[in-house]
Amino acid sequence: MPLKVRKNRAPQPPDTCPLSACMAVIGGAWTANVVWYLGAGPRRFSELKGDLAPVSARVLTRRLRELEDAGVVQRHAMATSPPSVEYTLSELGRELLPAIEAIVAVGHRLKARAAAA
Amino acid sequence: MPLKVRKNRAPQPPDTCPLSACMAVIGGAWTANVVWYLGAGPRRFSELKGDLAPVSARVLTRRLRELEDAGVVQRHAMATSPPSVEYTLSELGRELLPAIEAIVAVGHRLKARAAAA
DNA sequence: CTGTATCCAAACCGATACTG
DNA sequence: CAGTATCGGTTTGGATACAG
Repeated sequence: MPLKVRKNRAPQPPDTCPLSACMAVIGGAWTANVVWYLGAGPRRFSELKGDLAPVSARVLTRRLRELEDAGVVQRHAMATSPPSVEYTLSELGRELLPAIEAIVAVGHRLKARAAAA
Repeated sequence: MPLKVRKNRAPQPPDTCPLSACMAVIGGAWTANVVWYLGAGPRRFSELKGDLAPVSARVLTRRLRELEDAGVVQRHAMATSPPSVEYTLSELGRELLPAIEAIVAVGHRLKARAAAA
């Protein structure tokens, strides 16, 4: 084994600027939607899974863990039977909401233009 | 050839909601940054390439084409020698700026928290 | 200068099966 | 219910070389 060299070490870009920092957090598949749904209030795992329709458990779990690591969501496991886990936005997470809403707002414009084209 | 079946037909998620519609536009690598830099005014290809430091020409071209297709940037080729091409935000593109700025704003908060952790 | 073509490694994500 | 493990296909994006 000749000690595999990593030539593409920079998967995502200007990691230090605030713009990219935030995009790194909300950029993954479904991530922005997760935050959006959590913005309406606490939500259980299976509820989120239902909200996001065809998302796989694997990806949803991954996204929630990432958001947790970023400090924007909090995970509360309840020792019930069957077990249930509730996710909520942290204070920091709620600061994402204005951005998400701004994105939704332009989204409408973009969709309108895409429909026209 | 047994007629290749596509089992993973949904690379990205809820394609119809405004949130995902917008994320699809600004979600690619560097894309948000491109819009950000164009927000300051018209910019030539090589200028953008310099702004975005280590981006490859291949990706930058791709992003600009996508943004053009989405109707958010306009491309103006000048028949000079050597040739130069100027990119500007369209009216629709400028509507992205509030969202970008909101993202930048949270980005600062996220960075602060990441630095603390 | 402004790209395009090709190649390739890495990341991403869905499907499925399985666990506590 | 709330995940985890593994697999495999897709997509992404960098490097490099080349073109108008």
